[in-house]
Amino acid sequence: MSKPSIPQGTRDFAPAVVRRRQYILDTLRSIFEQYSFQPLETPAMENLTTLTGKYGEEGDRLIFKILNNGLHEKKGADRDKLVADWDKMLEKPFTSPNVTERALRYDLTIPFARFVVMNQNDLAFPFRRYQMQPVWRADRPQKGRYREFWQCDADVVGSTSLINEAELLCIYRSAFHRLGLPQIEIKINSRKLLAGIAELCGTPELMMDITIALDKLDKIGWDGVVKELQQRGISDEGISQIQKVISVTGDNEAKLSALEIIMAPSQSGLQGIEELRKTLAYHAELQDTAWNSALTVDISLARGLNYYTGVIVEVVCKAVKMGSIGGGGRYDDLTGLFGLKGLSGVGVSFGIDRIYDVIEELGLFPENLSVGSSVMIVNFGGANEEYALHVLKQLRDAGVTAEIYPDAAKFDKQMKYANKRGISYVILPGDEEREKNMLSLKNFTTGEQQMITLQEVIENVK
RNA sequence: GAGGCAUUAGCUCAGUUGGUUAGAGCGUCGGAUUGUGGUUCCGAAGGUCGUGGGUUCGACCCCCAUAUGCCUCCCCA
Repeated sequence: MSKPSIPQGTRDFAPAVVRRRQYILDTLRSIFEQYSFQPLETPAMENLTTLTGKYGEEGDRLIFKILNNGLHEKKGADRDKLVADWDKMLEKPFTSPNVTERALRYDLTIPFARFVVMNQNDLAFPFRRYQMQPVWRADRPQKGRYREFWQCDADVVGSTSLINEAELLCIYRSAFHRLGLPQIEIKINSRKLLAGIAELCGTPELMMDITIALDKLDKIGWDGVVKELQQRGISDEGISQIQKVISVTGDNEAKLSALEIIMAPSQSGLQGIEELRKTLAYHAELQDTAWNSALTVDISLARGLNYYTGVIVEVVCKAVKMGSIGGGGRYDDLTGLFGLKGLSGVGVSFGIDRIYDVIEELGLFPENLSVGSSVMIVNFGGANEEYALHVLKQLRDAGVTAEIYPDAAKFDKQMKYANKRGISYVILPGDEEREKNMLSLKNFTTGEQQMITLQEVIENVK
């Protein structure tokens, strides 16, 4: 017999862990609701064609595909096609509906876009939805990287107003404030600004190459970025333009003003700057002064998902060594991919597994999450058991979280169980208590014990 | 998809230049203690040394493959 195990990159969540995860989820849910977003859930699996081509080449590779059922039943021509496609798959990256036509959800944004297109006649636009569900990626697991993890997304589709961007920034800041996370930095940039940079370089078609290289600035430094830019075919002239752009310093407005001068030749670049400026202005109106996270214009922020077209954001917690814990941006034509043109959307995503890891590493989970105030009734068997069951029902009717030890096991064993469970109170309904119609209530924290009535027990325990 | 490190009891880890019977702490179970846990004392159980091959008279140790975890690249939440 082999030891049981779970698939690579997946985890079981023990009760205490689930409670902490729920604490994060509940916090986010209440903020989403406060900002008037509506809940949505979509299937764990999508048609493979819905997902492929939406996340870039790397993304396609990381989609978890589901093998079709009944492959062995294929007969005749169908079988020949299947065998041919199978051989093809063994030779190169290739998928065929003969082999796989479904896949696990890779993110929540594309399924959302798919939902919007399918339900466009019933939805009131602008449509604001939040969604908290697991997603799957066939990535190589490492710190903060799992093959099954949860995303919590809020998106607004059907409005191009930058008020939406500003509100989503507020959701981020409010959430990280409520969760008590220190040293949060929300980086903000615009794809239009990045397109402008590519224009300045005289190579607008290399925008993706430029942004991917720029995105590594933090990690490999300017010299590393130069090397990467050269490899990607950017001219020395272009590189010096890029250097001018990223040398811009100061607060957000100072950066934007300086960029405005550099970007003068690029209409797209200027538009990006204007959008950032407007977003920040709206945000300033809506923000709460208690929020202490930083909101920083960062020209080097790129974001890999290739459907973003406008403002993009990414969240990092500088207190720990961890990848981004959230990201998002505007996508002008996501629903166009499914046949609904002219519907712009913008959204943000929280990576709750990473947020969990950050909170855990910093020891910032509230103490009382797993220590529910609960009551256990000791089982003395016989007539006492009957009495105990009666008491149990009364407690539950009164709204008390309570359980009875189901077996009339040795007293010692029952007490040890209560201790290990972290039970707050133990009730002892024995012969004496039953005859007097009283109960002995033991406070398991202080060790104190008293014989009182059921009514008094309820008052004590609540 | 590429590279590096790791894997020994339920958990955390020792161990041997390849040599008979692989250890500790914690935990578990039993007893002291069949109405008083968390403290104490006594005792016990628990391992094909991740898996599969190979080298060797002999492998937990060396070699190869593979799985899982961690880390780097890539990419991302």
